[in-house]
Amino acid sequence: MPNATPATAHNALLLDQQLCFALYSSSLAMTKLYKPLLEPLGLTYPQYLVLLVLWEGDGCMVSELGERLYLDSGTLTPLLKRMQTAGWLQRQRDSDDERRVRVYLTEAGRQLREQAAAIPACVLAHSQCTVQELQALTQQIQQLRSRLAAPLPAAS
Amino acid sequence: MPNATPATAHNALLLDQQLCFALYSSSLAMTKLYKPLLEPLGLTYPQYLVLLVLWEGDGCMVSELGERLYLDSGTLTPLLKRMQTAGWLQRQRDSDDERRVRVYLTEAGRQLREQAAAIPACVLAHSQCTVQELQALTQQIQQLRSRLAAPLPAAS
DNA sequence: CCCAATTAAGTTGCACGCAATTTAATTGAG
DNA sequence: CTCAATTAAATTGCGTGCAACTTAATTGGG
Repeated sequence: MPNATPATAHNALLLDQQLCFALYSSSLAMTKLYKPLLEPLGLTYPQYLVLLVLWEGDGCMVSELGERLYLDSGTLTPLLKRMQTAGWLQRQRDSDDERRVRVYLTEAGRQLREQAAAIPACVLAHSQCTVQELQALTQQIQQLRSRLAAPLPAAS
Repeated sequence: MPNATPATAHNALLLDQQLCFALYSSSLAMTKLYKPLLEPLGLTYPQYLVLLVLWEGDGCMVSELGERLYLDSGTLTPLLKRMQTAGWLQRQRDSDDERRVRVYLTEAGRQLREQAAAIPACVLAHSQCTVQELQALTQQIQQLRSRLAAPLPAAS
């Protein structure tokens, strides 16, 4: 039995009251839920996110992918290389500006979309929520994200 | 300009409608918010989570820490070794059952708590929410986590 | 008592995330 | 036009997460 919490415990530091931990552990749980759904497609979860962006429109720069996914080139470059090796996409230097690398889906990458189409319904089923409830929660979490990412407003 | 989405786009696959991505990106944003708050203490974010558990009561087994944090020994063992090297905790084999390793805070680890006490208020300020709003959101996300982690109920 | 099964940590290998740095291309002030 | 500053990716190094496996200790059926 672990040693008991002293009476001086500061409530704000209790693990199960922390929003940060709820987010962190739920995000990991979500990734674990996706794993068996993505394994048959040969995708990891971050690779799936890249495809979600590319399926909306490919030919974007690495930095645009990064803005969309909140990831930097240090994460994306090796991830995109692995996806290119797997045959889902092509990376091409932009001839107008050789610093840029544009990312294009291959036919195989485009066709993965149909297999992925069944995934959202699986997640919905697991959540035991209505579509409306999930949308509302998604929006709340998006709003939180935008506030967390912003600098603290100056106390005018 | 990236290629446009075809009219056949399946709405459920749009990145910004995905709860999974909202969770994922918000969790990363939260970690980035904590980073400058934890850096002065010499802690990473997962290390801080371990301390939250230990501050509630130390002497627990590695597996108990893992149940609490939803992490396995493959993650915790090296992380705890680094924290021991840093001087925050001690790992000791349980003499009653030599398979078990119990984790104890050092005096330095116990004292970190006072410096950490200021952190929740910083996060609250960034969230621009009331305590009540944050509690409600935390509970919703915890409920989602429990559902995601559970196997799909059999369709009786 | 014995040994097969179980259990708790630890190890290995791989894919992220991200800070810090490097490389290469482009821009723009003078 | 020139070169310092800027920009876009890529690289390096480190700390997670986690699957798969190994090691060592304990348990329990016969």
